[in-house]
Amino acid sequence: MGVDMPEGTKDPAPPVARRTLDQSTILREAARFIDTHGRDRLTMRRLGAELGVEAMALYRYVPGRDQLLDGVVELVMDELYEITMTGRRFESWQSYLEQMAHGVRTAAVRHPRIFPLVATRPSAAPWLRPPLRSLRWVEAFLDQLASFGFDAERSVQVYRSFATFLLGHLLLETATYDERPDPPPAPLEPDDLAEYPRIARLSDELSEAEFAEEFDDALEDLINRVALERL
Amino acid sequence: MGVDMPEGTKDPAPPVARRTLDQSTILREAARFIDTHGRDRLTMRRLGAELGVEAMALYRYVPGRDQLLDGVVELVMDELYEITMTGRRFESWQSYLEQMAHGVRTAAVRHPRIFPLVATRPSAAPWLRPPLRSLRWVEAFLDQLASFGFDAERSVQVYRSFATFLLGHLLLETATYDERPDPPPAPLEPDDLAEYPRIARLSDELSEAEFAEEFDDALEDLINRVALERL
DNA sequence: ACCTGAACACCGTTCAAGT
DNA sequence: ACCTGAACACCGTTCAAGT
Repeated sequence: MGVDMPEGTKDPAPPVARRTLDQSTILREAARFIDTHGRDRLTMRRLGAELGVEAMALYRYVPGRDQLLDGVVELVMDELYEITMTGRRFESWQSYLEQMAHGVRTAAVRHPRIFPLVATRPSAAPWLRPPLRSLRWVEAFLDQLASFGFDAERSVQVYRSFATFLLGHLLLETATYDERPDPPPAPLEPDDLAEYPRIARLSDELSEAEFAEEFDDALEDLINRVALERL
Repeated sequence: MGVDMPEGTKDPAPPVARRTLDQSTILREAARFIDTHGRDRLTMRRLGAELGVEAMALYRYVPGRDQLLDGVVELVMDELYEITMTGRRFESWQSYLEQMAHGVRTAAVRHPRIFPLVATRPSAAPWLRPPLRSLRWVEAFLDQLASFGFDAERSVQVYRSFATFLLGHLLLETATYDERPDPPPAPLEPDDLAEYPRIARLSDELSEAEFAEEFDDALEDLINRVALERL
C-alpha cells in the first residue's frame, strides 16, 4: 500500500484541489511512463519533468528509484485486486481459480512492460511468489480456498502451482508484446537461418501465438489436476 | 555466438599467450561479475577495472552495454548447449525431454542472477521464446523431436509448452535465490502480518520450497500430457 | 593495433538555500 | 511546508591522442 517513507509523512489534507505533488500521483505517473517508454527510460529527472517539477522534489515522497519501481509493482497488484476481488462471490473453487487466472492475465496484458518487474523484482518476503506478490491478494486467495474446504497444506500447494503457471504463461506473453528499444536490432535476416533448416521451415508456426487459447487450455489442465489431487 | 560488431573484427591470432583483451574474455568476466554482484552493479567502468583496463577499451570488442548483456545471455545458452547436447544420444523422447529440462534447470541454478535476463531480455526473433533463446539449441531440439517421430506442428507445440514450463518454474526458483541488494529491506516484521492471519499462520509452509520435487512432478505431468496428446 | 585522457550529456542523491 | 540550485560521485559513450 504505497512505499514506506522513513518517517512521519503526515498528510493533513492537501489545502485545496491544488496541483500538489503526492506519492500516489508520482507512482501512477511512473507506471504510465513505463507503460509507454519502458523501464529503462524511466529516470527521476524525466519523471520529475513529466510532473512539472525538478527530480529532487520527488524525494520528499519516494525514498529512491528502487522503491519507486517497487511502488509501481504494488500499484499493478492493487489494480489486480480491483479486477479480481471487488464485490465478487464465487460459485465454486473452479470458477474462482478461473476468474483469478483471467484477472491476472488481464492485469499483465494491460501492463506488458511492467509485468517483467512484477515477475523479477526480488521481494522482501519468501512466501510471496511472483507474480502474486500482494499480501492482501494472497490473503484473500487463501481465504477463498479455505471457504471451499481446502486445508492449509493444499491451499499452499495450489498457490504455488498457480504462481508458477501464471509466471510462465504471462511472462512469455508479455515478453512478446514488449518491443525492443529503437532501433530494433535488425529483424534477423533469412540468411542467418541457413544453418538452422528446421527453424527456418517452422519459423511461421513458431511465431504464431495463440496465447489466449494456450492459456485457457493449460489452465483447464491445472484445474483438473487440482480436482484429481494429482497436483 | 558472440555479439556482432559493426565491422571487420578480424582476428589474426593473438601474438602470444598475452594478457590481451578479447570479446569472449570480456563476456565471461561480465557473467562472473553478474553472478557475484548482480546485473545492476555491472557497469562498463567496473568491468573494465576488473579486467585491468579502462572502460573505453571494451568498446573495441563490444558495441555497448546492452549488447554486453545480450552476450552474457548467449554465453549461458552456450553453456546450456554444452550441458545438454554434448555427445549424447537418447533412448526415447521422454528421456530426451527429461534430460533437457534438467539441463536447463542446472544452467539456471548455476546462474540465478543471470537467469532473469535470459527470461526477460526482449529477443530479436519472435520464434525464440525465453528461456530457450539459442538458435542452435532450438534447432537441435526440433531435430531430436523429429527423430522420434514428432511432426512439425506437434514439435512446435511441445517447444512452446516446454518453454512456458521452464520459464515459470525456473524463474520462480532463481528469484528465490537472488538476494536483495544490501541492505536487505527489513525482513518484514511479524506485526506487518497482523491483518493477514492466514498468511501469518501459513508463512512457514509458504516459505518452504521443494523446488526440485515440484519441478520433477510437474515435468512428469507435462510429459504425460504430451504422451496423451492432450497437450 | 590497441589503449587512454579528456570530454559530453546524463544519471541518482544530498543538502543548504530559497519562497 | 514544499520546491529548487548547486554540487557530488558516478554513469555510457565518443574521439582525438598517445604508444
